[in-house]
Amino acid sequence: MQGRQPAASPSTALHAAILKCGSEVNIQHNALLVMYTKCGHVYSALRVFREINEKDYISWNSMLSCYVQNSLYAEAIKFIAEMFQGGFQPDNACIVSLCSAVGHLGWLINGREVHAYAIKKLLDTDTQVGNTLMDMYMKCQYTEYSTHVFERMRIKDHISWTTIITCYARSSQHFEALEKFREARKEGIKVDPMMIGSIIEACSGLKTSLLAKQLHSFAIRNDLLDLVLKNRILDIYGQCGEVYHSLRMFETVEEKDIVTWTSMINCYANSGLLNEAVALFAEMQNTDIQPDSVALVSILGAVADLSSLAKGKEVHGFLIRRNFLMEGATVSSLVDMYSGCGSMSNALKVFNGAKCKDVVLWTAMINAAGMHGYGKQAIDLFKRMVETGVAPDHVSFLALLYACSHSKLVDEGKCYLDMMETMYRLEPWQEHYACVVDLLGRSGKTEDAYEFIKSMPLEPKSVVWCALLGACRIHKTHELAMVAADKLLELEPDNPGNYVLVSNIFAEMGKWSNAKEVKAKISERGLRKDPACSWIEIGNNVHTFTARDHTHRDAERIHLKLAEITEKLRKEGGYIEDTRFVLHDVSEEEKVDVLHRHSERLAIAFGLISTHPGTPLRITKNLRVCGDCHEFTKLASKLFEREIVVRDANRFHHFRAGSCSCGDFW
DNA sequence: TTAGGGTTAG
Repeated sequence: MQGRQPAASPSTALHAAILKCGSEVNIQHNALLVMYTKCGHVYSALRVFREINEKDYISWNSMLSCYVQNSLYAEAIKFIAEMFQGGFQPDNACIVSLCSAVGHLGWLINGREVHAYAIKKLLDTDTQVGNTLMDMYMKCQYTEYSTHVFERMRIKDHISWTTIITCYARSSQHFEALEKFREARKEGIKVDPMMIGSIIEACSGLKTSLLAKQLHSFAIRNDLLDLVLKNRILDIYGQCGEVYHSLRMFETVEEKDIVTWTSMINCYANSGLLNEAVALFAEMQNTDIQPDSVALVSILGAVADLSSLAKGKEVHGFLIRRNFLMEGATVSSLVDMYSGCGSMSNALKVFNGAKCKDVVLWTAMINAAGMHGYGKQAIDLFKRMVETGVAPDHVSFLALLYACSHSKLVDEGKCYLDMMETMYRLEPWQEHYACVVDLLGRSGKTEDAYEFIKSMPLEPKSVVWCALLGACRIHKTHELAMVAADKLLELEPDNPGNYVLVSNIFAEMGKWSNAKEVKAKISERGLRKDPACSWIEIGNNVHTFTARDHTHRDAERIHLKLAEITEKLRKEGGYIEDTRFVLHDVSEEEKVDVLHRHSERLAIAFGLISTHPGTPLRITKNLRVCGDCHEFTKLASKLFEREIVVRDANRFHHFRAGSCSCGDFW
């Protein structure tokens, strides 16, 4: 069980000593039961329990608590029936354990039955019962019931206040959480590390590192910083984008445990510092701390984002050597990692090897097929998943719709959107609608896409307008593009990518002053856009390039190679630069020069000089690949006889012998 | 005999 101290060794000597002491028989047995509970020896505890002839409330409640403390929640609930049969009716202690079990399972219906029983027996006024009822409703995601219980409690202790603050924080009612914390302080309620932990959770939702810093100082001043709280604060700083503060916290934690390391790795990974995440994972292996499945899932995510197949295989090897179970999050992350690193064959191998396939694993594989342009295969996987009795959820439909979208399967996409609503009663999210808009729009039906948006039962959000705008750009339906652009900038004025997209459309229309005006808003609003960059893994190193990059130690050779490649493509492949993809108001000559130095071309050139002939090149780009680079890469794959796998911000392109797996639809 | 905490997956 997480957070629990390691189980102590059961002591046969202690067992004997307890039996020898002169107390009554059931007191001896109850003491034994507690000992076995703490040692995690549930079956020994059960044996002792069965031996008790005159079971009292303490015997029954101790056995129930034994199940709960050892995470056997369903067994705990089953045990209640036995308790009733034994003639004992649940008291406060029993309700408390039962609520804990129900909460962990998230079984709301049982929880309401327990609550009704507590009210009937007038046990709900007890503070501990109230606290566990609140916690139970929170875990069942019914925080409004938690609030109701809190308001009815006559005596509230610091646990009651901490629980209600957590309820608000977890249900995104951040200001209510802050208000309750203020009230608790005003009431003079004791503040402990767990209360700080609960209120600091609201900071990540509000993305306010200022408040996190205030709470951090408060905890220091009041000597409340234990390891769990330090880890929580480290994590929250990361979620607020304060990598520096996370790192400072990480460095000051002397007694770092696996959670400290994993939180720091995640902080790096979520801030895009993928190489730092991988380096930290390597550093952890030089300590006494052993990676657990959570740490491995985290690093697999970072490796997938980095597209580092070599590192991914290292982690996979590590998992096998350490006998980690190939199930749950671990196996889904492996599939996702191989897919993200461009290796569909390995993703499929891991997927096929998994004995138990849950909805997450199926979805990972559907997503992998979709991203790589195998739309029909994604649909086939979906059908197989349903046939095996696994019900699809929102995310599986999203993966399926993306797969349809990447493979231009218009009718299938519309059919699956309909299926999720009618057959599975799943209300589509904005992202599902955006997928269909993308599918209709990019296949040339921009007006249909607009009509579809108008028919949506939800108010369309930025993601939907963004899909329409992207499609309008491809098909040059500029009038409709302006409608989408206005909506997009109105709904999401702080996303620099939107201004770039809108500016590019103005540039394509030749409206250079409008293009400049829109772009200028990025700096006016104090926003920063990510520069385009591409990277390639050679051996054990990831080499990153930005456009016109001269910082690489082999820059001169790379640029010379690129010039040679371009010349060869022109002469032998008939390559002619398509300067429509350069959206700067510069001369034609300069436009050609801009194209020549796009970051993915530098990565291709470096790949060609750093690997043996015939070796596939795997390149990752943070933005979408431009049309001219797409053509360039197709020709390069043919003339240099290389398979070139490019992962852009949207999907995979497998270039072979002059053509691309996306069929020029992306 | 009884309650509340941190890192992870599609």
